[in-house]
Amino acid sequence: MTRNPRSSRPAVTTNVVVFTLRDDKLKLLLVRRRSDPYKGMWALPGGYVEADEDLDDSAMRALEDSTGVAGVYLEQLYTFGAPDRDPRGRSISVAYYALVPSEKLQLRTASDSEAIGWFALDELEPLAFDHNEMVHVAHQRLAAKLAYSTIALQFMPQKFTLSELQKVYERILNEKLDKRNFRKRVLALDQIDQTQEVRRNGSHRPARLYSVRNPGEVQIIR
Amino acid sequence: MTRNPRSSRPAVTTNVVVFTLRDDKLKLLLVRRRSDPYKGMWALPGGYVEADEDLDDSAMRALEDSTGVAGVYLEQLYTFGAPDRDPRGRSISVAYYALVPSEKLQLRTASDSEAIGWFALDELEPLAFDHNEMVHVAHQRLAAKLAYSTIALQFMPQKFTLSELQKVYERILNEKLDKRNFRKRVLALDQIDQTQEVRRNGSHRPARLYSVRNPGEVQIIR
DNA sequence: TGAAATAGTGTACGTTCGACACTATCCTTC
DNA sequence: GAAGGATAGTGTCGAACGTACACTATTTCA
Repeated sequence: MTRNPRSSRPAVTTNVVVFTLRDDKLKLLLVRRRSDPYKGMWALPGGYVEADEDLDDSAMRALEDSTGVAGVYLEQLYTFGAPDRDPRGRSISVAYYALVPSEKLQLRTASDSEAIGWFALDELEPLAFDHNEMVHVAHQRLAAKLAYSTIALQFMPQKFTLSELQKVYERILNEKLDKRNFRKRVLALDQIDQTQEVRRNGSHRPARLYSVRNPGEVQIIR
Repeated sequence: MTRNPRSSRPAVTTNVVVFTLRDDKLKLLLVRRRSDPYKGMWALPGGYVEADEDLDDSAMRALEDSTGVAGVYLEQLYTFGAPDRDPRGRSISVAYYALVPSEKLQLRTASDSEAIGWFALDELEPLAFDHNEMVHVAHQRLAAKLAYSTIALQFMPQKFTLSELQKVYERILNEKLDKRNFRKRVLALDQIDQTQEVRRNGSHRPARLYSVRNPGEVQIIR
């Protein structure tokens, strides 16, 4: 492992697949590219890793720059490094994914005169670079984690109903779940607490509000 | 995502945590460093990513250079990029892990005059760089995958006994398993076939030999 | 006050998981 | 050639868990 003159010095970037649940759909954050390559196309937020910056910090910075939110769940996903993934030259991207509660959403749109927005996962157009693949891998990982962790709770605001939580599962897994079984299961996790409040939301019975017992923590279960 | 002058151009390397089962222990492959930094210490095999080389190919090359084996299971693990992880300067390492059947073991020792060897996972000394951490993460990932995939079969030679397979699980999970329940479970996977042969191996009843139905494939189960 | 809409609740069955002990076969030794 | 030592191989039962399934409760609005 000596310095090899034939080895390249690739550009190293991070990209973040930012998920949220909005308008009853699983959506992700995209920014429009203002310069070539792929000028005008939508892409995942991201950027170059600074000289003295940890990879996690770089991803977090990309996330905060585009969403304005901090302290959300962020996890390294996979590293993409096909030699031709960037037409400008060799580039490695360490991909992350993040889960943002729908309440925290305050896009820093136009502040840096960049077009930015939320897009439904199931209506995605072709993205810049290999970003479609990143999105695909992130979605797979997220769906898998639902089965053996409490990661879905990272989507929830401080107070939420069980129906809302069920919708999170259904939108990620892309299938309907049984209401009674679902409630049994999530309550058995022992990670959400009933509050004394209810939410009145339309001409029907109000729903009890719950809160996450350990916000910020994701537990591995079973 | 324009080229940022303040961004660094880190060296990009791959490292591979090569697992095998040998002498009844879970072991991994280490090479002794011949130059600074960490000269004389043991480290994971690895090397710089070549200018036109895919990350997977780079890891595979590091693996083949050190073990001489090809066509083994190799999976990207995690990317390590702490700014100070290499005292020579900024460096990113994309870590992989590989599983090698004990039969294929033919170390290319001394051919490039490099010290190389197998070390028991539970008696590891401090390694160069952040390689202890890589080993730890790889072991965790491997243990987790036992529960929901057929990855353990990648350790097995063409013909093997169920007791040998059980030992693989026990050494990775670090716990004894019940023989009857284990056999029920792995046979229910429907991924290994009984052969007509037995292996005589000491002064006791010979063990039936089995073979992997789809070698090279790792199935996700349940 | 009735209709529409979502919230909330329990049971029964099938499957899976885990604990548990004895017989079979081969080799070695006396 | 009999006995002892060593590993291979085999089945049952109870508990826990997952899954299918339908009706009542509460609110708003017409």
